[in-house]
Amino acid sequence: MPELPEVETIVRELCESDLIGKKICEVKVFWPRTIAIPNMADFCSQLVNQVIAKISRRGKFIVFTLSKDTLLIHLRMTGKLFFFNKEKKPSAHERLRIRLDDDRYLCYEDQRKFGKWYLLSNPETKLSELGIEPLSKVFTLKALQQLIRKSSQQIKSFLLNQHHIAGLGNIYVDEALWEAKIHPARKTNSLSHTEIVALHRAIPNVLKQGIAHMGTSLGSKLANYFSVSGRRGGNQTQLKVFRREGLPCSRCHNQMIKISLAQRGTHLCPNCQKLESFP
DNA sequence: GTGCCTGTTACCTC
DNA sequence: AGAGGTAACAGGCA
Repeated sequence: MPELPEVETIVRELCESDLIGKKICEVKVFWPRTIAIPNMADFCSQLVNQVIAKISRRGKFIVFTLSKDTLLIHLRMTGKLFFFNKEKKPSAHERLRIRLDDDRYLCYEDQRKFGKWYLLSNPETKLSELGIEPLSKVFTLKALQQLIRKSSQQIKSFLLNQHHIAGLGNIYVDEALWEAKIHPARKTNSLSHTEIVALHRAIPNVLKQGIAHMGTSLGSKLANYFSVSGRRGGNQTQLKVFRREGLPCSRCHNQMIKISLAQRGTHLCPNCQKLESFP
């Protein structure tokens, strides 16, 4: 669920939440497997008394730089962070809770329990696995060309792989490929220069649009994305292809379709996105 | 109730 | 190397 634009929105809200300089007083874990590293007891004892110095994002990770260690949070499908001011019973899906020295609670809910928290003395042990930040200046055309040249995967699988580019998920990959007019099953090594140029533009475009609309919230159910403040994103109304099968393509008016690729629902316009290379 | 679907990732086998 | 399957999970939906 949360891809780069959603995580970025969450991080921005956390940054506006007056957390810098606040101390962690208490940690309660309701679902121990939320903690990836280290074990639960060490995680709790090491976290207590650390002060929040900085909050940032790398790929889909939320990065809390603390006085001693770094806390990484990956929300996977259904992880959510929010605050409340009074101690209360944990909700059905609350997995973890942190009490701060201003008596606020930072709570973590995760319906499907896939999210993971890491407390690391050196965050690079985890973050170095990630590929290029697609919104940073190192995401150059040349960098993308080099990555693509090294691979012969289907472009959709390639883009979903966080080791190449960090932060894209199913929604924004489908959107970027639609914008670049590339069929998701195309092999990376078959892409023309023109197509790589188009993709290099499309990726930041769809991500920036997602951030501008504060993320994509599909449906209204529990599992859907909302930010720290409980606000839903607005990007779902801007999507051009994701979950729009059967609807006319906004570019060519042909009917868009949904196929299965890399075990993921994959949406495309069969007229704009052909399997043959575009010169 | 049954079976299939879902926005992520890691790991396995072929 | 890379495609495909499965698993971790819970709930929505037909």
